[in-house]
Formats: sequence, structure tokens, C-alpha cells
Amino acid sequence: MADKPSFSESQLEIAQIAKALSHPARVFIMERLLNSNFCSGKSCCTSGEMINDIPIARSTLSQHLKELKLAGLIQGEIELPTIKYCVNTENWERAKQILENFIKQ
Amino acid sequence: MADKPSFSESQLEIAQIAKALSHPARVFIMERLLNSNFCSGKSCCTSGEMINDIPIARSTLSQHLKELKLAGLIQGEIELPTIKYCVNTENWERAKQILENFIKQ
DNA sequence: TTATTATTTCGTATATTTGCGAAATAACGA
DNA sequence: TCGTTATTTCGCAAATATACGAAATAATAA
Repeated sequence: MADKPSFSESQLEIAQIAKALSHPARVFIMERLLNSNFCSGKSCCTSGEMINDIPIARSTLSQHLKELKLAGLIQGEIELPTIKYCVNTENWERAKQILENFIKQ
Repeated sequence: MADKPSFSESQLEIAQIAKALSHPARVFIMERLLNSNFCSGKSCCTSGEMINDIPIARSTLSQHLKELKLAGLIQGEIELPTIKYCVNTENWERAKQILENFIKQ
């Protein structure tokens, strides 16, 4: 019995991006950041600007922001007394490309 | 305090598709089905034809197939003694369109 | 009838995700 | 110094996902 190959890098990468987008709160956040006003050249928004439009608690929103940050799709910039969240343009472009390629199959 | 709106249909739909693709095994399955030989007008493959190329047990593969079926992305056609799995073309086209639209934002 | 083949379902264990409120942090203004 | 504001981290509970082997199913072959 030949042993089985592991998942390809590409499969792992696609799954990782999909996972980051697999919760409606995170889809909401991405849409919001992609469509909010520009600030220092990026689309930005604070957690406080989102909280009234999304049906979850502040701490839960914070957790989803953290996950998107961990996945590299967004980044946070401290601008006291708030934290402005922006799309991580470079990584988002790459993620889009990866999804595009998968879809085009 | 105004109460919060729920997630939009679109956000729920995007998250649902992303969730279906959020595990490398399910990405593997979709890729395999999208690229396998044609059979009765569709790209098809049996679970037995995949099992040696994917690092999970048969029962686990079966579960992932079930999830993709539940999400509507694939369908199974009995062709004894095997079951041929195919992409559900209509739903897959729709799913692609939804992801496209999300990405293009 | 019994074995074989292909695959799923069941039972169960473990891990991960999601959610919340309370407490913590950190800068600023009174 | 003591609130105020904006936000995160902590601690925990509940739900969901992932995984596996064993048993079940269902058609056919011997």
C-alpha cells in the first residue's frame, strides 16, 4: 500500500482563505472595509464604527477582527483613541488571485 | 439604542460557500471533480478513485462529500457498485458568480 | 447462501469556533 | 488623580467540526 500524499500547498491556501471568510461577521467586516472612506490611502474603519451595524457583541467583533488580522487579510493601525482597521491590500490582492484561479478551473 | 440589523442574505450566502471550501479535503474534492473525465455530460469521480490521493480515512472522505452535497456544490449519482460524484453545475456556477461579485468589490 | 466490493452511517473522542460579560489597557481631559 | 472613551483580552460555556474504526447497506458474483 503506497502511502498517501498530503494536501497541496495550494489546497491548504485556498482552504485558509475560505475559512477566513466562512463567517458572516467576517464577510461583513471585509465588505465594510472594502467600501468605507479612504484614510491615509487605505479603506479604513474602526470597530466602533461597525458595532451598531452588526448583530454581535463588541468582544465578539474584536475576535473576528483578530482572526482576519491573523489570516493577513486586514491590518490595524492605532490612531488614538481608536484603532483603524484597513484591508491589507497586498495580501488581499493575493487572496483574490488565489480564489480567482481556483474558480476559473 | 436602535437594535442591530441582522446579516444580509448576501453575507450569509458568501459565508456559506466559503465554509464549504474551508477545509483542504473539500478543496481537493472540488478540484478533482472539476478536472476529472467527463461522464454523462458531467465531471465525475467515485470516492474510491479519490481515497488513495487524499490523506484521510474513507469514512472521513465520505463525510466531506456529504457536506459538499449538503452545501449543494456536488451531487452523487448511483452507478453500482459505485457512486459517481459530480459537480452540481448549476449551483457551482451560481457560487462562482457570488464569489466573483464579492471579490470584485 | 455466502463472500466480495464500494461506500455510507454510527458511535465516540477530541479540537476548534463562536459567543458573551467582566475586567484590563491605554491615552486623554477635567 | 479620577473619569471618560475606545477597544481588547480573559475566562468560560455551548455549539460545531473533524477524525477514526466498526458496523451497516446494498448489489452482484461464486
